[in-house]
Amino acid sequence: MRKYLGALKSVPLFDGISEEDIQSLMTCLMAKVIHYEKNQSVLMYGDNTNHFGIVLSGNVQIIKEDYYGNRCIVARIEEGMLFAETFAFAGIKKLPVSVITTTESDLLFIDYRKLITSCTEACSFHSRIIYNMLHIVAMKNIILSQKIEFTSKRTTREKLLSYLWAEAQKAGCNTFTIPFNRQELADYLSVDRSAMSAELCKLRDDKMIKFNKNLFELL
Amino acid sequence: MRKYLGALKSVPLFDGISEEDIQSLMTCLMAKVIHYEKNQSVLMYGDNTNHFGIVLSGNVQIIKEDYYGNRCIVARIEEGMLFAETFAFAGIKKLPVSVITTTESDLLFIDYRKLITSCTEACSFHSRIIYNMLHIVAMKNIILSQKIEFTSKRTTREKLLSYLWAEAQKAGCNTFTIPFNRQELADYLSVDRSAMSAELCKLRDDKMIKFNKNLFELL
DNA sequence: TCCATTTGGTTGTAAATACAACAGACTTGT
DNA sequence: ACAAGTCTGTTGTATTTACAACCAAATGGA
Repeated sequence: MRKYLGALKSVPLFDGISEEDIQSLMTCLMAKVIHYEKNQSVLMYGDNTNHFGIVLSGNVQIIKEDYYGNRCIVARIEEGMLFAETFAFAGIKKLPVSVITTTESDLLFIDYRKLITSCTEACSFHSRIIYNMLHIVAMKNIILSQKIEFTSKRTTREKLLSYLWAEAQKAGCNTFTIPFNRQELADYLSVDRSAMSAELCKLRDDKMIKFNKNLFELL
Repeated sequence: MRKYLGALKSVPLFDGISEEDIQSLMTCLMAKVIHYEKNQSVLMYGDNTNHFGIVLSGNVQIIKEDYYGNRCIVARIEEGMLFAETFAFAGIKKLPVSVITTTESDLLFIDYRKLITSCTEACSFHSRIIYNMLHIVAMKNIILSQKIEFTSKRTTREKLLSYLWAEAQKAGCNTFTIPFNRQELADYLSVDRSAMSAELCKLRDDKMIKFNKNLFELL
């Protein structure tokens, strides 16, 4: 486990826990690391597991099959991030998604039941990790709610305005950069890229926004 | 606090905790009940609070103002349900929404920091309540993700099919009832009611579904 | 520097949607 | 039983969108 300490330190789930405490914690949680090659299956649709995962190195993708049988990428999980924790804590027994590696990866697995019961020594960092977990799940919640707020608008114009307004709020300034390129923004807002591009230019012509690449300004 | 015991027993956050333990818990968490009249403001946009709420009786609405200043109802919180817990645990200091009562209500308030630190007696039900809280927040997550899956489809037809397919899966049967009337379903899927109604009939004409009121069947 | 690739903007057209207005079936309260 | 209100389906039209195809500018290696 020691070789992974560097990676573990920067995992948000372990924020505020010292290196040595992380070591005890790994034992206390009976965490185990598994190494995967590229494109290996980590968890399969329908699997019954009580574990959630943490990406220590590499990348995994969350895959979902729609009712036509088309596979679609729900999310990409980067280093330090969790996966399948929502299903574990929501008590969903059969995984509704599959998880596969997109690169060679080291993944840490923890049984969610270990996390919510105090260990015998009632370690102080145990309550910290629970706080961190609640924080992470609640943040995901906020992010999902925001996306719904944008995409539930009827027109592309309204979707763009509500998104840009929220970004301006977050930046605390009318001038801000967005973390998406045009295609990614269109995917995020669930609209057509070219239609969105045209609408952005209309908004500019109407003197409601200015933009240059990823730098935007609300007028 | 005793007069609220009946209501407290059916709060999901206290699932699996006995009546007497709930009483100790209320003390341990320093929970307080406040009575509100109809249409009173409970929490205001911009408020800075560490508390989340539980509706013991009555109803509250979560209100958000969009960038035009229009007020819009984000959610209605019924008896037994929590509100503002997402913001508390996500560490969002300034509330981005307002909370108002829609009927005379009794609301219970708990400081989220009390919940994540074990009380001195390391009470066994404390870990249960944390488990329950993680479960509730994770479930909200699942529900939001599902909604995004439906609404991110491009056409009304696809939105309907993916929604109905998910309901059929949930019911474990091709015949099932949905918890919405037409207007509510349209709002949920972010489409126009009349257009959706027309599309439902098209799907029926195409022999893909049958329906009668809220009873649907996938063919 | 050159070439290949990515990214962003433009346009035309067919398709889908929102919106409004209306009618029939069904509920509800008096 | 009646009136008022609600719910659902239907239709026509103006608006909006998706999609495809294309071009120009920027980017990034080799």
